[in-house]
Amino acid sequence: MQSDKEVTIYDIAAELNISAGTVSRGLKDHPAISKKTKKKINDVAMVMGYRSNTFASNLRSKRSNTIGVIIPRMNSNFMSSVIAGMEKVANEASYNLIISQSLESAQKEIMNVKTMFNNRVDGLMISLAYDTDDVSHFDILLKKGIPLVFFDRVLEHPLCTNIIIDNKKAAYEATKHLIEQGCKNIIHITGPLARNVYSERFLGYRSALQDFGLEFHDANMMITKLDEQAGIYTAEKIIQMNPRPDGVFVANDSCAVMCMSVLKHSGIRIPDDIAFIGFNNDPISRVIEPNLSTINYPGFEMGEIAASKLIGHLNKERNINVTNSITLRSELIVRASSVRI
Amino acid sequence: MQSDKEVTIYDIAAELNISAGTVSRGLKDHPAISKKTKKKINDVAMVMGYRSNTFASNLRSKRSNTIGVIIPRMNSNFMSSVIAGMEKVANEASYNLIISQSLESAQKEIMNVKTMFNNRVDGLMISLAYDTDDVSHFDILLKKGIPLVFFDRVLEHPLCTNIIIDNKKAAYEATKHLIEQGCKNIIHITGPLARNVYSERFLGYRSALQDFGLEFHDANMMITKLDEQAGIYTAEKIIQMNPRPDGVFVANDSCAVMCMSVLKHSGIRIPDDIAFIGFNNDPISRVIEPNLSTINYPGFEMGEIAASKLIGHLNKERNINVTNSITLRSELIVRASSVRI
DNA sequence: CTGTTAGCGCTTTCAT
DNA sequence: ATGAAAGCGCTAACAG
Repeated sequence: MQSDKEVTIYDIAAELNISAGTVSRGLKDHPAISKKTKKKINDVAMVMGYRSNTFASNLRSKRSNTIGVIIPRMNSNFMSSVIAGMEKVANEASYNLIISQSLESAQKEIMNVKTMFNNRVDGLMISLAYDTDDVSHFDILLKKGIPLVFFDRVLEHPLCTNIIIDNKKAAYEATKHLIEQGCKNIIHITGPLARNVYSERFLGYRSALQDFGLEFHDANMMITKLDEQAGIYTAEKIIQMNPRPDGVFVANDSCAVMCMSVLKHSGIRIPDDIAFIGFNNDPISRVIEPNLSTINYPGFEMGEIAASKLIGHLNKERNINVTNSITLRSELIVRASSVRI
Repeated sequence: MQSDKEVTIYDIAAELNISAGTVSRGLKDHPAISKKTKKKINDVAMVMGYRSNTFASNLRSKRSNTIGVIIPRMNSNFMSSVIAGMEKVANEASYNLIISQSLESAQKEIMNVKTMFNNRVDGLMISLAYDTDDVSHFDILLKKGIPLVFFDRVLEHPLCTNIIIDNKKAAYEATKHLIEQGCKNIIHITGPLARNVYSERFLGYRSALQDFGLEFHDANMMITKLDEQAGIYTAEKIIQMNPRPDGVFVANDSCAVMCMSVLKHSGIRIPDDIAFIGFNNDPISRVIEPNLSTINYPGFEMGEIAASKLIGHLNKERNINVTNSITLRSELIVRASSVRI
């Protein structure tokens, strides 16, 4: 069990009879070092089994080369796509990603931010938890000029960039589609309206109803956690409703699918009795029978763009804070669950 | 935009007229510091907005307090459960987790290991990619006494601990169940046999066939990537088979579900024509109609145990390497997709 | 193009 | 129970 001492730049320097500074520069491909010396340095480093000490490097340079990501939960295809997109861009720019989950709790989100701060991330990307209501926990970062990018569940903040889709428009189209299929009594199952994604979708839904001469009733809104439990619960509610709705627009696919499932078991026919449309284009939407109409949400692209925007900030001076939002395109996908004509 | 200088232990020491060493100890709750001094230190630290510099700390102490995790893909309920379990245990022991995906590629896995090594993780937990065939890339870690724990997709290694389930037994029971339901011609859809999970499941499947007097044919095995594509592809194969199988045991739920879906659309009745059983107890197994029988796989628990085992190693001397494997219990879950009697 | 130098902020042994 | 002192390995300003 050989416990070989760590090789340092000094060992390399000694081996080559040059200075540690030169070795440091050579390893980083600094322009002011001759090709010849660089090659010698890298060769010797390789032979000696050198690995750079990030701690020393970070300590000295005051940068961690790490980007933090805080998401509500890593449980959907959408989120893993987002992360994959971020990882791609971050790796190409040789940043590391550290990911943590708020589990939809503001409390945990605050803890996560603190941890990220203490880990000295160079920047942070975040999608807010359900019940985050103030955002003062980000101040410690902003005060130090650490850039923040919000994606999906965002917040208008004078110092931050947002990456979003047009949720209102997408919801409008979804609702309009149901109306065009003959639905007259459409309910909307969604999440906490404090989050932009849900409030915007609500606005789109309501606006479509109005534009097509349908009335909106408060009783046709169901605010839930949008998880599987909620799918079951809302299905039971729907069964008890009188009159029953003939169309349901759900703000995410996994909840929609559970809801459909329960309704089917109780003998309700989809789409004939009730038409359904979800949101996110999760693979599960193509498993449920009939396949679920939905809104395609470009997760991977969102991840890529969030990361490249953040890295853009990082490469300019601190405190530059170009505060524009970027809106990606989403798209209605029509499947059997909503086709009645 | 105030750009306040970072507060260091020296600032706290100066404020209190004590030494930096005492501050360092006080902050870490060292036993040899009086309660009174500790309180003063912590109060002042709080007021001054001190945050410890992990780089300096790690540099000095030569530990990162970070555990690496390499998984094939973060796309299943099983994997997110594993990670959640790990996170819980790691956080409680105040370790950080850094997670990366091999995307089923040995190449990428090797890169990931290098990154982890350069990030100086204190330990590593890993589930192997499909095509990892030698494991010399772990030697750099082992040579330095950095402990390794394999979970799920493991490898017999004299220096490492494995956390697994009894895949052979689980597969045996799954197959036996199909046989008991009257299936006479059962095929098995699985992943690369180089991975223990698939080779063991194969052995269980074959052994059950033998025990119940059914013949095993090579042609009844389909080795795939077990992704959604594979589900579609194998369904098409099954449709062309003559005679058709009357039972299918698939080594994961998401592939099983896609396969069922395609078969259903081509008019094959499940379970009457073909009975199905999957593996993992993914939520999707309760969405497909008929609900998919499966094997419950304790992901969260696996994560917890892997992490606590690793942290156990970390807290003892390096190079202790207790090489026992831990086998968790899995469980057959019977649903409509396999019930024919 | 390369060398010298002075720390980055913390931990820890050895004293006292 | 506390202090003093010596670096951990690296970077970057400055000098040549």
